This record gives sequence, structure tokens and C-alpha cells, in this order.
Amino acid sequence: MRILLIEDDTTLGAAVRDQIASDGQSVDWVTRLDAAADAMSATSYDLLLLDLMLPDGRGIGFLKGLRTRGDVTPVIILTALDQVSDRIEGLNAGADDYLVKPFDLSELSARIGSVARRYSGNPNPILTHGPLDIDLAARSVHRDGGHVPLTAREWALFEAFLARPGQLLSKAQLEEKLYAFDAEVESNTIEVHVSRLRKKLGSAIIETERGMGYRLGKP
Amino acid sequence: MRILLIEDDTTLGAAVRDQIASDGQSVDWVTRLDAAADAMSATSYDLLLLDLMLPDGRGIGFLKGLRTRGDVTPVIILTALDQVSDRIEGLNAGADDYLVKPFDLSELSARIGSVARRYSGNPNPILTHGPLDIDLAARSVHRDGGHVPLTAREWALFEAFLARPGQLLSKAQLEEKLYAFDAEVESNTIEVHVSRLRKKLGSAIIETERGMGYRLGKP
DNA sequence: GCGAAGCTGACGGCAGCCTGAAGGGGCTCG
DNA sequence: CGAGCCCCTTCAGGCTGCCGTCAGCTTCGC
Repeated sequence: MRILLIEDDTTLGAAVRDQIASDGQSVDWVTRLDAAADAMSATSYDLLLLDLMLPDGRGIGFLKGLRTRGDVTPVIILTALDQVSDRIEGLNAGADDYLVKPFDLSELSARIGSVARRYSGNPNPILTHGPLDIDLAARSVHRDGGHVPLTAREWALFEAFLARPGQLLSKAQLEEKLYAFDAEVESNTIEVHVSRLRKKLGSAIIETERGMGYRLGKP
Repeated sequence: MRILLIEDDTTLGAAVRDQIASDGQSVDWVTRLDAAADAMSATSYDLLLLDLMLPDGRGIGFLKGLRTRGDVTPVIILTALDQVSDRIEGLNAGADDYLVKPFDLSELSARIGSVARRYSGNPNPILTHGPLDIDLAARSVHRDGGHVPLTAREWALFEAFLARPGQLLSKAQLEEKLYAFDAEVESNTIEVHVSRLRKKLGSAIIETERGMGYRLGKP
């Protein structure tokens, strides 16, 4: 999950960033609204953490602008204790939740988890290669709409080819990739796995360079 | 919108009741948990305002009981306890929001409006997955109309799969989700919990990819 | 046409997975 | 404060199916 933190207090910002990172999420941190707008046009975020008092304007206006433009990205507001009216305004402007400073970092995690659960589900990037649709994060391959199950070795081999599309890979290189130094194979293992991959994914997927090695075929 | 106020402080209770009524909502007010249970069996409410310290028990247990039984009615907690741990416990028990006494009555109105909007936009955010109906906010699962109780670990595991449907998750990834880095498990805990989830939810719910991990099966 | 290199079906061993059972720790209730 | 209960972890035995190996066949280069 990608999170954008918009907070000008460097101490708090660093603490929040570290907490989120330790939860395994990806964080970008900006200190100004114009930087936030730039970041959002460059990247799609799953959640915004928005401070209301920033050097170049009030966060409320920023949030209202987002909602007016139809942006539905979840927003959690971070505000100081005495700004009761801001909190009300924030909720009415379209915030999903808010946290009152000073807040406990574990509570932040709980709120992020809650929002994330509510909005779970944005798809992973899909590679296409000829008739194949490949989702690297999900480790899944689809061919003509059907799911093609790959075993661990098969996936490792396929991944090696995908990492260097079109490049020639010798059997020795592939063995290193699959067996990480220590193990010695004394047989035609690579040939066998290439054969199994071709059967599952299509015979054109991997080309043989006789005496040299293999390479990923053109789509 | 029908609101049930559960609050034993008569001064505060009356103030809250009047505020809500002046917002045009319908309120019932009880001062004990057993009275709340009676009222809820007689009437269907759209929102509960729940004090945590009551003459006949702690509101947290009451809330947990509700969620365990599959009740998804939105709950806002009202309490004098401003301990962070209590607030986290409340949110984890299934509360939708939190107000720490003393609070501003206009803020109460804003929160009620927020919860109402959240639930009117999508009245009951229920995921369906094959024969399963899943309410993420209430942490409840129904199968063939019956409630399936999940333990904490089971839910955490299930949630990890739901967050990335169809994606392969390694045991290491799942352990990180369940144990947040600090604790180390030296055994087949994940396997055991997967086994229990399958027994409760159906064996097809989670697929094994030997040597790689698990993924949520197709509905 | 010949040798070398690659392909692929078959198969046994074993790593990896499943699951029932037991023990311990935390929580609730009397 | 003890009893009872539930949940989590650990362990062990059994099972599944992936992987490495081999053999026989095909393809390629010369």
C-alpha cells in the first residue's frame, strides 16, 4: 500500500514515516501542499495522511479541492488538539478519519489498518507477453483467460527469463539462478524444466540457441 | 435514522439526547447494558453511542459480544478513558469511531453525520466470496446464513488473504502480517492456522502452492 | 549420413504440507 | 485466588506431488 504523508513538522513526520515503514507499507513524505500535488500526479496513492496547518496553505482547502475533482483517495487528517472546528470541517470536507495530536503511533497503525481494510483491492501491474498475462506480485500467469499454475522451479526459471527479456542465458547461468551456488546438478534439469514451461505456456515462449543457451521469445 | 444512546451519566445523557434530537434524528436512551440489549432486540438501530463505564459492566465486552454475534450496527464509543490503549482496544473491538469526554456537542453531530454517510453510501460493506459473506468492519463471516466465529489469529490470516485476493503469499509474508516483526515463530504455525481456516470456511477457500505459499481460491 | 545437442515421457525419493493431539498461558467468572 | 475455558503453539506421523534422474527419441549442424 502506498501512503503519502503531508506534514511539515520534521520530528513528527520522521516518526510517522518510520512507523508506517515498519508496518511494511511504502511511504512518501512531503512538507508542502504543492509538493503533495506533484507527488499525486506522479504516483497513485492508496491513502493520504494530511496535516491541516502547512506552510503554503490549509489542508482543508486541499482536501475539498480533491473531492471536488472527484478524487476518492482515502484521507486521514492529523490535527492539533484545540482545533475542534477544523476537525468537524475536515469530516465534512470528505476526510475518512482523523487523529488528534499528540497521538500514539500504534493508534496510527490501527487507523491505517482500518482504512486500508475498508478500501482494500487495487490490482497489481500486469505484464503481457504475447498471449500471456503475468502478475509478478501475485505470481500468477494467465493464458487466454485461464490461470496457468506454475511450480516453484518453473516460476523461478520463468522469472529469470522475464528479468532479461530477449537476452541469451546459458544453462550455467540458469542453474546458478535456480540453485544458488551450493547444489550441483549433474543432469539435464534445466532442459527438463524448460520443456515443462513450454508445455504450460506455449512452445514459442522460450527459444533454444543450440550450444549457447536459451532466450525469451518475442511476444 | 434511529440512534441508541447507552450512557449512565444523566447530565451528559440528556445533553447528548437533546443535541441529536435537535439534529432531527430519533434517539432512545438507556443507562444500562441489559436495557440496551432489550432495546436492541425490540428495535433495529442504525447507530449506537456507547459509554464504556456502566453500572452493569464494561462497554467493551458488550461491543465484542455484538460483533461476535455478527451484529454490524455502527458504534461510536463515548468515554472518559483517554488512555491510548483503551482507544485502540475500542477500535479493535469493532467500534467505528471514538469520542473522549468532554467533547463538543457539535463535534458529536459531525461524527454521527460521518458514520451515517459512511454507511448510507454503501449501507453494509459486505464482501461475498463464494458461499461466504464477509463484513470487514464487524470482523464477521457468514456461511450459508450461519455465523462462523473466527479467532484473532484466524481473522488476521484471513484478512491478509482478502487484502490481496488471488495473490500468492509466502509463509514469511504471512508471518510478518501476524506477528509484526518482533516475535519469531519456529514452527508450522501458519500451516496450522490455514488448516483451521479451511475447516471453518471450506477447504477450497485457500489454495496451497507447494514450495511457494498460499493464495485465496476463486469464489 | 553422422555425431552432438536437445527434447520429453516415466518414475522413485523425499521435501514440504496436513492434521490430530497435547501442553501452556491468559482471561473470565465464581 | 483457584477453576475452567479457550486459544495458540509445538510436535509427530502420514501423505502428496514436485523434482531430479534416466533412457530413448528427435533435431540440428556440418
